[in-house]
Amino acid sequence: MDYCIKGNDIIVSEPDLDLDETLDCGQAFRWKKIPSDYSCTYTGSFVNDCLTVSELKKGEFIFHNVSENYFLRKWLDYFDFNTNYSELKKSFSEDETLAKACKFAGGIRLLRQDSWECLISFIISQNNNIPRIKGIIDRLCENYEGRFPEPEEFSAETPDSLSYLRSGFRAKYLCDAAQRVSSGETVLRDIASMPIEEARAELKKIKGVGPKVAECVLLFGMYRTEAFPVDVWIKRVLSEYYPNGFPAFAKDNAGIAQQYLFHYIRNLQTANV
DNA sequence: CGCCAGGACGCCC
DNA sequence: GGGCGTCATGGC
Repeated sequence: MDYCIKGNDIIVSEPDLDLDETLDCGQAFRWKKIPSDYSCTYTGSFVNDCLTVSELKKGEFIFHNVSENYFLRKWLDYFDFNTNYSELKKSFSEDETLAKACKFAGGIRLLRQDSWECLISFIISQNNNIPRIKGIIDRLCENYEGRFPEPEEFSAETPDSLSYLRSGFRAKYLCDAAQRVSSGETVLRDIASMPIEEARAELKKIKGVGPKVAECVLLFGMYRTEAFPVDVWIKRVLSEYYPNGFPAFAKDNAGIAQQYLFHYIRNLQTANV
């Protein structure tokens, strides 16, 4: 990754980034593609830090109205720019299916998101589809002046007060999560550095957090790249391409590999969801 | 109408 | 321990 400053913007060169593939691939739900003169522009948030980013040309991006200091402190880390995805994909390509998946959508990166926001987002995700998950999170943030609620304020909600979310049976799970985190019963920062099995068990103490959601929180919200969420799509990949198990060589980055596979299998079978 | 979606829970055996 | 019905909501 290279960058330079141009007025109030930061120009980033990174061949291994595609905005559609990274910001709209089911790992984050608060980025919106907006009309613009650029080929592709997204606006969104990380916790409460807003950003608009456009694709200037292939592999070159404008981070709009961001100071260098702020870019280095927040967005460099968020987009995982310190990780070399070319090398990662090269190592994955030892496997035939992974090679195809990396070639199909080589601009996917694993975002380093906030653990609390991920916890809530992926509780909402259970037995749900991506457009509807986005809608629920939109309505949630709208109710908090466009930002994501902190655990403390969210813990004041009840399943009844959350009816405007139309999140169905998940509302009671959200309340339990908010109460556990705000009371300190669950300390996400501590879980992030626990041995993985211990971390899984700790997350699953929260109601509505099972194996799949725990794995998503670990991967997307705690950068535990060995975490491997298995949803209905990845189940199809595993049964179709890996009847003898997922290749062991990719174990430490199985979660990132999973993200390429997830995007690959979904876009083979559905036009656009 | 039925089926499905980045599933988990409660209950049964 | 595994199997199965149920849980809201909305798009197709």
